Amino acid sequence: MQRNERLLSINKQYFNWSDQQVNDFRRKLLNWYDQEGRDLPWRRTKDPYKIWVSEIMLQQTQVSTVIPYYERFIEQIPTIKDLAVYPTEDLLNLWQGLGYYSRVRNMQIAAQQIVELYEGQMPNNMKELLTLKGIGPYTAAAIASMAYNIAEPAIDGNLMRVTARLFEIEEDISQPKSRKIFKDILDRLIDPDRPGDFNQALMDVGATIMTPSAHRPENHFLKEFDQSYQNHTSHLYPVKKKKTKQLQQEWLAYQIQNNRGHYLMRQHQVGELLEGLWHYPLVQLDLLALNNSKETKEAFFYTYLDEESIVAEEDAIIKLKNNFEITMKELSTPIQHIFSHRKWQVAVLPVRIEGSGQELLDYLQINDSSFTWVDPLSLGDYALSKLQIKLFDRLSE
DNA sequence: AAGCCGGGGTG
DNA sequence: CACCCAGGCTT
Repeated sequence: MQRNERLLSINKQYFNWSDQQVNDFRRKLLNWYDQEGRDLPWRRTKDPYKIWVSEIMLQQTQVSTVIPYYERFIEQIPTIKDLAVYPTEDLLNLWQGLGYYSRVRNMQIAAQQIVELYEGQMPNNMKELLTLKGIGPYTAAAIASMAYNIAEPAIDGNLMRVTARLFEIEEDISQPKSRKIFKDILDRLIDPDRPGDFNQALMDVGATIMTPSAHRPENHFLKEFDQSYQNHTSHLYPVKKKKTKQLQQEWLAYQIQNNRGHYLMRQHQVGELLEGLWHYPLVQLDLLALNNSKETKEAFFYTYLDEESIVAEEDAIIKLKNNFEITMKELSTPIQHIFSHRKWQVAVLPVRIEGSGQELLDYLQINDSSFTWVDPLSLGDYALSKLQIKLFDRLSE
């Protein structure tokens, strides 16, 4: 029993699309790609060598940087056999400025492997591709799908970000073991008729639409398939552990005050920590840093407001419909609050709004009815947590 | 699983 | 400045 529950919680089933939905997705994606896909030099060839060169260059390197290097490299070294015997010093010269120079050294070793073992012909299957120096799971899948039409998803940062948003995947993409989740889904999604185009189409989606900084989804052509778009949670995906590992959680408390000096407060609901107690609206900064960046300051509004309510945003100002403006100041120095099982770092962000704030409350209550305006003089009528009392104390310092 | 490799772009 | 980018190798 216990083990079953554990298995269930681990093997969360993200994929529940019908065959019909899968077919619709493929058709929409590839139609878009045919119309809007980027025209890149290595997309005009099926030569596995050229695709290989482009994929190695594109590792951790942006497309616009790669293009001139790619053109020059292919012109100087047009085949695998040429690469195998090219003077290493000249090789590094062709690579100069691209960085990660072991990439090109490994590529020459692999070219020599190919000449010795495969008569100079690039292997045409995943197993053999993966034996070549410098070719890992991503690059092998890219070559297999693009040059040989093998239905293998090329799972890179783009595909993980797109997939994580489509299915609201909670697994940390920085952990190698999470890869299986993405592969299981993409194995079922990939179009067996056009696997190379499918991979490149998803990469283009990740590079041009569902970009890392697109915290609020545009009205994009895959929105009907995008679970995070439907739920207004795109800014939460992909989940990626911060490099500086924190033993504690970071929160931002929004001290939102209207023109009467009343505070916007929220009663924590069933299932939340500190259930039933009233607090400044709190947002956990899983993915954002506790600093004065625009994204951090706006986190509350993207958590609780529908995107339709937000018509504009500037440095410290968010505008809602009806020209309603919200002005944010600077974060306070965080305070620490220790529970039995976790430590919170909580900073306060003072926010001023125009008027009585009824419009804001109306917007908020579309999604969450637990907000209200509270007169500081009647705070005695509300149950407050120790944390919230500390936050008030900080205010009066 | 974590550290390393490198340069450029972005907010 | 911090973070990101069509990752893979070594330890």
